[in-house]
Amino acid sequence: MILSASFENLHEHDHGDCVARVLADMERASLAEGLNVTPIRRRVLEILLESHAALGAYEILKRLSADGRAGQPPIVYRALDFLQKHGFVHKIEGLNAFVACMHPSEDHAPVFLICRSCHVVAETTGTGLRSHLNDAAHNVGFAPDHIVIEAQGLCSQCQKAEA
Amino acid sequence: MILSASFENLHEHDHGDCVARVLADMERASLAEGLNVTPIRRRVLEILLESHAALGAYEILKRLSADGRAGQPPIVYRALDFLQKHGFVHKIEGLNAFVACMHPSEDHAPVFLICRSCHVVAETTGTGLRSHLNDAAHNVGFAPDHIVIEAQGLCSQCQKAEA
DNA sequence: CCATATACTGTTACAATATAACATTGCAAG
DNA sequence: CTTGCAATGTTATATTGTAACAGTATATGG
Repeated sequence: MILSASFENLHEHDHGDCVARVLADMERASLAEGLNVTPIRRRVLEILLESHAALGAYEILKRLSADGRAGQPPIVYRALDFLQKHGFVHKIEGLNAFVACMHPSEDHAPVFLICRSCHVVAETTGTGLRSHLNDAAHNVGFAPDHIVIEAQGLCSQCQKAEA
Repeated sequence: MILSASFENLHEHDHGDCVARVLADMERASLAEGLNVTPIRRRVLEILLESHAALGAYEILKRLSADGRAGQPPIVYRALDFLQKHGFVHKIEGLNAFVACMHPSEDHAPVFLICRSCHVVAETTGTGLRSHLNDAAHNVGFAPDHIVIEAQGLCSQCQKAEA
């Protein structure tokens, strides 16, 4: 398997570009598939895109409030449900937190590398890994419909920082 | 990769034997490694072994109370911490629930198959899968220290039942 | 134009999961 | 015998997530 994402990219890339690109992807999908991208939904995705870290639902809620949209938890959970259902957001099960999908337009099978120190999440396309697991599961008669693959550890930057 | 566990085994095996075997494994380990296996810790493992399903901490607490050991959440979480630390219990991140390890004495790299319908969890040794991910992560400079691989879906029994 | 169906948002209240902090017990080593 | 340590007991609270119902806006057919 080749993991495509690198943490260097995430630490150093042009962030404004990447936020704009993914938001544009969503607009495109909303036209093509008739999705209803409302201000709240767009803003929640934008908040997640503003960092590459996973954010808890209540942290997202705080940031919504900070720009005048005070509200209660269901606001956020509903937006997250929508975004997850349409592949714009993934839940990181190991953190009970959420992260924006970095390549929503591709059909993908995400594998997450989660840094304990800087909390950046790299989303990679682990297609081989997943199909392998999927096949092996079917061989014992099990039919997976949702596969979670997450690795927590230290990214290269934070390994240097610790040394 | 070969997944070793099958759901048929879990539905049909001699359950008393399997509970006794794993508890005996723990006693052995406690002698060999100087672990302090207290009544609460033993009982929590036993409760998890009584089903092959993942149980929430509060469900475990309820069952402890049912046999006279009423108590508060920290009781259970502390026992679970101990059992996880020593490899007798795994947390299923996708369910916020816990399951007894089925082969604690082996050094292993668990992959979980979780049935949505009967809630049985099959723990398999996905060593190849994990080392593959581990290698790929190191190739991009990421050093994993904890890897979660979980597949939710339907076991063969429940697939038949749905049809 | 109106009725009403639908999707989204707002709000209250609460359920479920988890932990911090401190008190108590019991045993073991000096 | 007292001091230290690990485990347990207890209170309180933090964090994460949902159920249920009310309001709003938009569209759509009659």
